[in-house]
Amino acid sequence: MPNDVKTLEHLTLDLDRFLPYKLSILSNRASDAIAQHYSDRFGLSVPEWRVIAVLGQSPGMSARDVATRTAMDKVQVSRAVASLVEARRVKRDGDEADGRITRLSLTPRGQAIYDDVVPLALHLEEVFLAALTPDERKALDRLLDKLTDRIAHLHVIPARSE
Amino acid sequence: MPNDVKTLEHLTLDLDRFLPYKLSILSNRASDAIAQHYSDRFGLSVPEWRVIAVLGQSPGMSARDVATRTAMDKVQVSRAVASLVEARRVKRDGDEADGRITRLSLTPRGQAIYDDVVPLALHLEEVFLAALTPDERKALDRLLDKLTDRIAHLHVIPARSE
DNA sequence: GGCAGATGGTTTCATATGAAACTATCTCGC
DNA sequence: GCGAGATAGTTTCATATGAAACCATCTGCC
Repeated sequence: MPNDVKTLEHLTLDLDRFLPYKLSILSNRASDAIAQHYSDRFGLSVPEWRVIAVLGQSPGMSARDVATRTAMDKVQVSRAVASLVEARRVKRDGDEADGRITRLSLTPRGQAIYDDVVPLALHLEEVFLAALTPDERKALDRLLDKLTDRIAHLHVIPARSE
Repeated sequence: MPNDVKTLEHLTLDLDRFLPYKLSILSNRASDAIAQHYSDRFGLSVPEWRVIAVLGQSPGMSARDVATRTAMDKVQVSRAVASLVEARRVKRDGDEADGRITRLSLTPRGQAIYDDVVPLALHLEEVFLAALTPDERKALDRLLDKLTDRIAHLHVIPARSE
């Protein structure tokens, strides 16, 4: 008998070189660092901050628009909006044409938070990106866009390809 | 009076160009696509798969090692390991020198899953990366490493820098 | 008009999560 | 040796999450 301890047949996955894993670690660390700040200052949860960020940029969106835009699910959006409305940071206005929709926008109070968090977010992004030269930043941006497009076009891959 | 509608004073954050946001979207989409597969086939949760992935590469790690390696918290690891042990996919061995530690490794059953999932994971990575040329892949890898290092060295940024 | 889906949004319910408390063991200074 | 932390790991508990059911409105199509 050749060998009773299995030797060469196990393919191994080197996590440190596995792209989805690297992306996940990096992304979580970056998000956590930022979340830390706005949570400390304004008591905003991540979903709440996302809603504010989107509405600050594009007021008048419906909840569904927000969900699509941020890749959150609609339950999460519904709850984040409810709590923001409660805190008078966001207001809802009915849509004239479609009774199911509510148009969301920041109240002055919400806008004040937005105005305060945006420079902070940009500052933190700058701190991260200080590791890269301007050319590298452009390159990174382009590469991430390519990958994002790619994944978007894959939809959900069928369970098994054979 | 000049203008009663505030015009220029609101800085806006363009989410589509905000790196942490882009990373988060991309990372979540990629992870979800992969998670879908191993969840369907083996009923593995994300934390469980991470534990298996790490043990397949480096058997004999302690729970804490696994937690550090994967950026999961120790509660999550503890639970994932408990459920994997329950399913006879992972086994625990006491450490001789240190009674607090247990050494974790894959059972044959766990190894079989690992051997099955690894090619799938590599295949999916390949599908994503098909969007990039070999040079671009290297560049991306290097850029992500730089950022990850950078963030690691920031520790937790003090609440406010002034 | 009016009814069979589709769509926007909320609620319910069962599960996942993580901070904090806890147990057990180890380490170090005396 | 032995008592005061540190460290590994688990359990508790309160909160976050998301799938599925639900309600309301809208959009065809007859």
